[in-house]
Amino acid sequence: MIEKNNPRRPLSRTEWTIMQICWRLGRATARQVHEASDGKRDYRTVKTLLDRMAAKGFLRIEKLGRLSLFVPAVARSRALSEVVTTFVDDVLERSVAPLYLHLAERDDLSPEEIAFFRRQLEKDNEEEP
Amino acid sequence: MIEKNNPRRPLSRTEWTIMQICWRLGRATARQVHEASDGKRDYRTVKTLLDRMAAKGFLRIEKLGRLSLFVPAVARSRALSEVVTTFVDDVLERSVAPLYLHLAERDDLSPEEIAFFRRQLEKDNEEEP
DNA sequence: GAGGTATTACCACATTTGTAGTAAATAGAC
DNA sequence: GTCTATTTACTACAAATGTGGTAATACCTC
Repeated sequence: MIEKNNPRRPLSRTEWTIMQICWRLGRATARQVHEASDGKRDYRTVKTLLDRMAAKGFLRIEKLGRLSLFVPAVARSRALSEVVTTFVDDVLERSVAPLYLHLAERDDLSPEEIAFFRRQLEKDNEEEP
Repeated sequence: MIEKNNPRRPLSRTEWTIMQICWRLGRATARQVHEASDGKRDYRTVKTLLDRMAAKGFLRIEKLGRLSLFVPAVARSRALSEVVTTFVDDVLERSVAPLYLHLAERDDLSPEEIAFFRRQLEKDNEEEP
């Protein structure tokens, strides 16, 4: 039922959260991925997601005897860079203000970072009187 | 067939691109939204999307005689701020590095901004030897 | 006021996504 | 070796999404 290697259809939101786990674990069985997850989904749901992600080309399946190990087939940095780009292009229409706004309000950034984003946002406002 | 006002289900990617048009136009008929779009979709597809977006609470329908005007029911800034937050939380797992990487490579930012993001990224690398 | 045109309203259908059931194969435990 | 648990393989199905057909309604022009 899992479709054949349709190259590079994007991951859904749920699949992204699973993919993050895969990158953290590096090489893991479906069971391990399931155990590392938030436990909100059934083991078999996670398994299906993993199979689909493999079909999408984000994971590779390594056989170890009868065991299947899921291992990332794309670098996290590369995948994230792609998804950030399409998000900024499609959803934000290339405008950085919403990002700066978000970042300016985070409480886990350094004072310089926060100050920087505030400054940029002020500049933005000046430009549109 | 369009479901009743299910409050605040998120917009899909396609719906976001339509929503951007709605914000630009401010108040428009389905026909106008369709004409302002990239023309890849049929008029009725756009109409269906608009109706669904209204059902999701992102648009309000104003009747002008027999005409339906679609008008944004949520502020662009607010909606964008929400979608940025869930994107950063769910997809990026709150890590800002992918954002900085993307921003450092944009060619439409000021030299100051680019320099800032490069600096932050270097700091990041130092911390993990 | 009859006929074409635009608009709405309602419906259909394929694909994708999220979530599992069921069955078959395999591995250990006795 | 037989039984039980794990893992895989295949299947099902509802909801969401993307796309557009059909029918009814209202308009406009002759």
